[in-house]
Parts: sequence; C-alpha cells; structure tokens
Amino acid sequence: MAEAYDPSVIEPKWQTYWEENKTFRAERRPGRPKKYVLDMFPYPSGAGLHVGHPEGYTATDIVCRFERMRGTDVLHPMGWDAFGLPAEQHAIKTGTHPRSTTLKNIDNFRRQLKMLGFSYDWEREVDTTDPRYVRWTQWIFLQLFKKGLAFQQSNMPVNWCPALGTVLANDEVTADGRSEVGGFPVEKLKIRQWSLKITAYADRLLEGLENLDWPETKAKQAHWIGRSEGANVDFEVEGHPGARITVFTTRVDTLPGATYVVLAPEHALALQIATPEHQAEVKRYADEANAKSDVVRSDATRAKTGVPTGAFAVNPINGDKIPVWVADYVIGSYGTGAVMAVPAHDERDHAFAVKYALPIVRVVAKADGTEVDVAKAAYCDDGVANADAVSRSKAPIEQGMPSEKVRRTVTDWLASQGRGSSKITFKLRDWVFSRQRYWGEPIPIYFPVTTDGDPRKPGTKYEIHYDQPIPLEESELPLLLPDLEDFKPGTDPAGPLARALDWRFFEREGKWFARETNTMPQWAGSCWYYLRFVDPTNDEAGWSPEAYDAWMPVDLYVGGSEHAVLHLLYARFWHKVLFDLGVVKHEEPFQKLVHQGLILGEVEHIVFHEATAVPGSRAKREGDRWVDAETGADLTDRRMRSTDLDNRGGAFYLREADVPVLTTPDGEHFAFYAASETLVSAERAKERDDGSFEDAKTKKTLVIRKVTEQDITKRGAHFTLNDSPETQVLSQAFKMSKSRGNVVNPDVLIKSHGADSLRLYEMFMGPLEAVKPWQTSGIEGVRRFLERVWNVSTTNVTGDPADYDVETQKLVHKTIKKVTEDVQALRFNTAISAMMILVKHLGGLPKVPAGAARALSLLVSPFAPHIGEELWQQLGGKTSLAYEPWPAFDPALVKDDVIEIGVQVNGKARASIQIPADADEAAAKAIALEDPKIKDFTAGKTIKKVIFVKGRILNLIVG
RNA sequence: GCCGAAGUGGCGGAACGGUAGACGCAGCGGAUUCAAAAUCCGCCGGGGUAGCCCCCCGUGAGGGUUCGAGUCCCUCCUUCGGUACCA
Repeated sequence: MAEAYDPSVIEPKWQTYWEENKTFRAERRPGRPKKYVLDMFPYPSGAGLHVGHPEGYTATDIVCRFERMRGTDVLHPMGWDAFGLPAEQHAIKTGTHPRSTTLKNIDNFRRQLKMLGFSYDWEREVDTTDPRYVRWTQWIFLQLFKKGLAFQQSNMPVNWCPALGTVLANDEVTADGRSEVGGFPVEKLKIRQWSLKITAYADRLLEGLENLDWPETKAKQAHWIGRSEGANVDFEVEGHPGARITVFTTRVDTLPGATYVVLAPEHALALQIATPEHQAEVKRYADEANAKSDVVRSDATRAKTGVPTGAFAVNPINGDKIPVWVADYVIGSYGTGAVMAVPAHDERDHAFAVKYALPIVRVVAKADGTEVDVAKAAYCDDGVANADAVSRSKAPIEQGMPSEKVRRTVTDWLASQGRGSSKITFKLRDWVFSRQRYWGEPIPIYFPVTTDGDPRKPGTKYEIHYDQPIPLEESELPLLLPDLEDFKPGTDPAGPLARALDWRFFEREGKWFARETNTMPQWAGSCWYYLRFVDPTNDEAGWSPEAYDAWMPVDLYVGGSEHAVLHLLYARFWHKVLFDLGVVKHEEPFQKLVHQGLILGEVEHIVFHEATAVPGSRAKREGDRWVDAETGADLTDRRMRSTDLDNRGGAFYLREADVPVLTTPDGEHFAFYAASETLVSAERAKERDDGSFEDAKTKKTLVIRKVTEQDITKRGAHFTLNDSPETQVLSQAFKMSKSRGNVVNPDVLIKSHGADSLRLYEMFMGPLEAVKPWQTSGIEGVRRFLERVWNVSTTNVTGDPADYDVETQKLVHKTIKKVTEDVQALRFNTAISAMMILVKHLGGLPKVPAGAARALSLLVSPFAPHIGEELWQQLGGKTSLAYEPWPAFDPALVKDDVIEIGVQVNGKARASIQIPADADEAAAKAIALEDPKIKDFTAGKTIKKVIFVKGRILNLIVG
C-alpha cells in the first residue's frame, strides 16, 4: 500500500519544484499560439487574502495550465495595486511608513498566493508603488498633459471637513452634511483639482464596446457614458440683450409647449437676470442648494422646489415670453445647466408646474391623433404634432407629423435662424484625478513661484502660479514621494505633501518653483499594469513594441464586477490615448472579460426577538460579550452613527427609546438591547443599512438569535421554528465581513485540507459568474474526491493493456472530451463532476489501468496541480506535467454503440429503451412497441404520428 | 422609477426544446470494526399504492407556442446587482 494522500507534504514539494525550475516562466516560441490571461491584481490589504481572491485566480490558473498543455505560450502574471488609503490610514494611526506596511502586506499576499499553487510567472511581478513602475505611470500622465487631456479646474467643489482636515468622498458624508466618521460638519469647498478629459473619448469608449466579448458590463458602461441625442436651443432674455439661455433637450419637438425655463442654481445667469425684487430670494435659494449634500439633492423622491427670477425668456419658436425659474432639480453640470420646461410632456416639469401653477400646454398627441389628458400626468412618449403645436410654431410643423420628424424639422428651422443646433450630450464627466493624500503617485508638474525670499522659510511671502503648470522632463522621472514623519492631513486642503517644504519648493536658475502637492488616485496604477506585465523590467520605456506584439492584447481578463465601470472604463480610456500616441496597436486592451461571482458567508438561520433598549451605562464587558450589569442578561450591541442619535448637551440618546448610549473615548457610540421572549416572524424583519434589523411596522430594533438546521423545518416557502411553527426564520447568506464574523480564511483551509481541495471546491461550488454561499462541509466532499483520486492512482495500478477494458476506455475518453470542452467554456463545476464519475468507476475496478490513471492525473492537474504532479511522477513521469500534451479523445471511443433513449406516448415519458446508436425511426419504433409499458399505453389505439429525434427521443402520438 | 441577472429537492447546483434533479453536501439504512473514526455499498422531490412493479403531481405564478417547455414568447411576483431629478 502506497502512502496516504498528504497535501501538506506534496504541496510545498511541488511549489518548490516549480519555483526552482522556473516552470511557468512566460516565453514566446515561434509558431505557437499565445494567450495572455490576466487577473485583476489585488490591493495588498493587511487582512490578507480572502476566499474571494482564489475564485477568479483559480479559474484563470486552470485555463493557463490547460493552455500550456495544449502547446500555447501563456502569459499569466501577478502584481500589486499597492497605493491606497488603508496603508495611509495605518500610517496616520501608528506612524509606520506606508511603504513598510505595503511591503509587509505584499510579502504576505505573495506567500498566500504561492501556497495556492498558481502558475504565475513571478519574475514579472509588478508593484505600482515601485519607483521603476511609478516612473512610467508619470510618463503616461505627461503624455496626457501634453495632449491637453490632463488639465486643472480651479473651482471643483469638494467635501472638505476641517475637523478631520481632509476631503471626503460623497458617500463619506451623511445626508445632513456631516462626516460619516465623527459627525463633524462638512463644507463645500471649491479647490483646484486636476482632471482628465475622458469626455473627449466618450464616443469612442461607447463604440469600442461593441465588438468586445464582455458580459452585462457593456450595458453598465454604456449607461454610465450616457449618450443622448438632442438639440441645444437658445432663448433670449427679455431686457438683457447680451444674455442668452441655452438649453439642451432631447425633445425639441415639444418646444412649442415650453411654458417656462429653469436654470440650475449654480447657473451663471441666474443672479444676473434676476429682477431686483427677486435677487435676494434667488441668492438665498442658490446658497441653500449649494450647502445641500449631493445625496440630498439627488433624491428624486424629494418634492421639487424652485424660485422665480422675475425675468422672462423668449421662446424662439413662437416669440412667447415665458418665465425663468431657478430650481435644484436641474443639474448644473449636465447639458447646459438649463432646461426648457414642457410640463405636458415631461414628468419632472409637470410636477413642478403643478406645484407652482405654471401653464401646461399640450403639443403632442398619440400616434393615432387622439389627445391625452395631461392635467394629472405628463404624456412622455413620442406621438404626433397636434394643432396647438402647429399654431404655436413658426417652424414648418404639420399636424400629425410624427415626433421624430418634428424634431428634425424644428432643429433645421432653429439652425436656419441661428437659434439652435443638434447636439449630443454625455452623462460621463471628466475624471477628477487629484487626491489630497500622501500615498499616491506624485503628479509630475511644477509651477512658478513669485516670492520675496526662500518660500521654505516661515514667514516668507510667496505666490504659486497654478495657472502656469510646467511638466517635468521625461528624464527627470520618476518624481518620488518625500519621506514624511507625519502623514496626517492638515489644515491645508493641498494635502500632506504641502508640508514637505524641501520637496515642494526648489530653486532653478535663480527662480523658485513649487511642485504639485496633490497625488494621483489609486486608479492610476491599475490603468496600465497589463502593459507593464509584457515587459516588466524595461527601463527604457514602459514596454517595448516587441514585447507588446508578443503578448497583447489580453485574451482573458477575470475580476470582480465591482470594477465593471470605473477601473475598466479608465483603463480603456488610457489605452485609447496610448493608441492615438502609437504606442499600443489595439483600440481595446481586454478582449474577453469575465466577472467571478461574489462568495458569501455560510447560510445563517436567524430568529428575531423583540428587544428593549438598555442604557449604555449598564452595559458591562464580559469576555467577548456584553451583559446588563443590573440583570446579568446578555446584551446585543449596535454601533450607531452620531447623526442617528439625539445629542443632548454632549450626551447621546437613542431616538427610538429615549435611552442614553455608550460613547467610547474615541467617539464611537454603541446602543444596547436586551432580548425579550417575544418572537417576531422573519417576514416582519427588515435589514437596516448598518446590518441590524428592525420591525418593519414599529421600526423598533430586533435582537437576532442564530439557530441550527435541526431547530427548523421547511413549511411551504419558508423555514419555521420547530418550537413555534408560526415563526418564520430568516435563512440567508450574508456578505463576508469582519463585523459579522463570517469571514473564511484561506490559510486555515489550506492547512486543514490543502490548496488543491480549496481550489477544487471553489470551482465546484457553481458557475464561476454566480454569487454563491460558502459551505465548509462542501470542501470535505472534494477532499474525499482527491483522496479517491490518490487511491485509485496509487493502489493496484496495472500496466497490462489487457486490463484496460473497453468500458473503462470509453469512460476515460468521454471524460477527456467533457473536461476539455468544459474548461474551454469556463464550466469548471461540471468538468469536476465528470472527473468524479470517472474516479468512482475506477474505484470499482479490480485493477486500475495505468493509461486511465495517467489520463486522470493530467485531467485533474489544472484544477489540483499538486496532486496532479505527484501522481504523474508516481506513475512514471520524469518531469513536471505542466507541458505534457493534454490528452486527446478518440471520437470512436466517445460514441456508444447502444444507447438508451426515452420513449414518450403523447408527449409523456413512459419508458426508456436500448437501441443501436444508428437505429432509424422504424427500428426504434419496433423496439419501443415491444416494451411492455409502451404496449400498455398503446394497446387498442392507433399510432397517428411518430416523432423521432436520432439519439434523443421517440414520441408516439396515439389516438 | 429605469437597466441587467436570476428563481429547480433540506442545501450548493446539473440538464444542444427531448426520460428534470447529473455531481456534491446534509440525512437515512447497511457492510467493515471489540467499539468508534475513516472507508465502502445502498436509499434519498411530493403524494398515492405499498416494501422492491406501478400511477398521479412537480422547475416562482398565470397564460401561450410545440408532438414535446426548467429551457422559447407574453403578463405578473420575488430576490440580487447596477443606476437614478441626466432634460
């Protein structure tokens, strides 16, 4: 008896072998096909790998190992997207330099990935924070700058939190304009920002999607780009000969029905044209709108508000004088920041017109000419022009003219009058590219400084001329970050780099200059890493044309769908810019894209109890739980945001119960609840944003209790409690999160079951793209499978061809066919089940043919490479099987001579029969009619019709 | 609201328009064992009948197309993801 399967021995053995032999070094050999298979490289967080990483990485690894065995040259690299906020936050807390944190985390990630046996070419590892990498990120920025695609905007509104000394993203700001962390006031500050002109590529980014083999992500990007065709129309303003309001509309056919014009609060003309008696009101309204957070402003369910300017615009199509309003439902940054309002045919305009009693004029009828009642709701569909449209228009509209034609007619007429033109508008905005942070690529730009001395010395007066940006010479790259001691954001929105005075200011030929202190966003490094992988150590260029030709484009790109829009759109944008520069040769970088599905935690069964809030002062820590100091009862804690609490002179109270919470020294608030005996059925429980649950009716917090499968039974569509069959239980898999405590650690699983089992299980869970709940017992199932693979391949193996029976040969070849096809289609779960069937069969044989065992080790090796290699060696392989030819199947052996097909009578399955594979209809029918069951169903009836699909079905229609 | 994906046993999931539930997990029964673990074998949608034959029902709901629908079409419901005063 051979030794037992022990992954802890064979896995390190083969990992060392691959490393020492550089088994997976990517090389191009003449005359071979190539495949560039790319994983989205990770941000090396301190938490290490989670089970989501190996999912996509195993999928690509299987493809790569399979392709190598089929003679393909494979590029399969890995690297680190290593700039980013967590390392910087860690630095602020601990004073550890982000570089050392980052390097430590990278080491940990690399160790974990190597333990999983991925066939990366580790000589191509890239790190976006490496100066040799940063150099070329900055080089690309300079190209963008020189093409005018990187530019500064001086008054980009940002969320500035003075208390935290930092700029916040929109989702870090609460609805009432405070910081999510700490609840400090947030101001809208207009600061100078770098932007990239991605909008210049909007059309090409949209068109480029067409021929890509991408999933629904294409639709998401198209939606994000948001192209709309319409027209700009100019309205003159009465009493302001120079002023002209340009509106963008997609429904220029409704122009005769425009009864007022609305400007965004930030529109430049708003204050200018407001009449004296309306000035103050317009100003107040604009200020209020500006103070509102974007979250509040974009809440479409909010009632519309607005104020009149007192001014009147002239509708160019009929000369009508219509009022000009200011309202925040019009967005300043989309279109022209002004709309013509046609309440009869636009929902928002309708709601606004009803509220402020503005006239509603109907100019579109249904296609058949019938008029729609627009008193209650707008009619927004296309239709035909009605009589009013004709009478109210100087343009040659005819009654009954379809909307599409009216649009062309009106646009042409406006153009001829010089009052409008057709226009295409995009939702896509330019990409704000600067961050007021330390741990990012410095922007390789500096500015002239006028000063009365050395601007590095305190008290020196100086002025930085941001309007005169100067790019660094390419030879001066990379521009590296200065070493800082203190990474805290300060009072200066220019960011922490502004404090590195020796770095920031420099003197050249008697003149002073100041470097840009903003850094690039984390997206920058990931915008081109796939290009660096083809030539990772090149110091003459980001990549050479030869290396590019050898490997690009990326043939398969696998990563999470959370990057469906931003990363994938930004990278495509840079690629197109590089294409225009002639340094890349394809318009699109990623040919085929697949998103692996999220892996959720194990399913939890949850029972809800009514709860009573307990004052924070009574909560006592006991081990890792909280108890009520008075009653000794277990308490459930809930972390609260200060904005959800009542602040009474510095003491925070729960709103729902008027009970004080516990506030920790670092400003976190915890509410506590004691469970009551009263159960609440799951259909009444509603999950809150913070993960806690409330009663949908009473809005009161519910306490949860986890139960096991033994405690519950499925009744109808739901699980209910055995002890209380009316109480529904919530059975749900939640997203893995530290706070929920349902995170599965790959290190632990590798230790207990081995990397091969983990890889195999993740592929066996279900389709790659699907969201799937984790099930630890499932990994034990695939572990058993690997044990069986091991046992059939190491025990009783016979080299005698006489023992290789035909049935086994057939099954081996069918399995080869199935696995080959499934791997090519990325259907790994069904490929594994096919191998399970083969192993089951081999296990039942008195002796296992060596040919079958060898085929099995080859087939299993892309999925579970360590056991594959080990068995291959034990079966006589002299070297790694990584380049062993993938087994071919014999078509003759895949076909069966006798097959089983179903027989239906009147479309209902009644029996199955064995027939020769090449049997024709008559033969099949004859055999079927001999079958006793079929005889029963056809007895005394005539066969009216026979449907026969060769190899599939026989259907007898009788009557 | 809009766009997209998906609803199949106790659970994860299979199924070119052709015998629904492959494969695995959990469960049940048996073999092995002094015993247990491990392993191996068998059963495993619901109901009827009853042991092993067989019949009926069954892929979110309701219609439709078809000899035949989990699969195609229409309407609706639910879940998940994205997005949202975008004129």
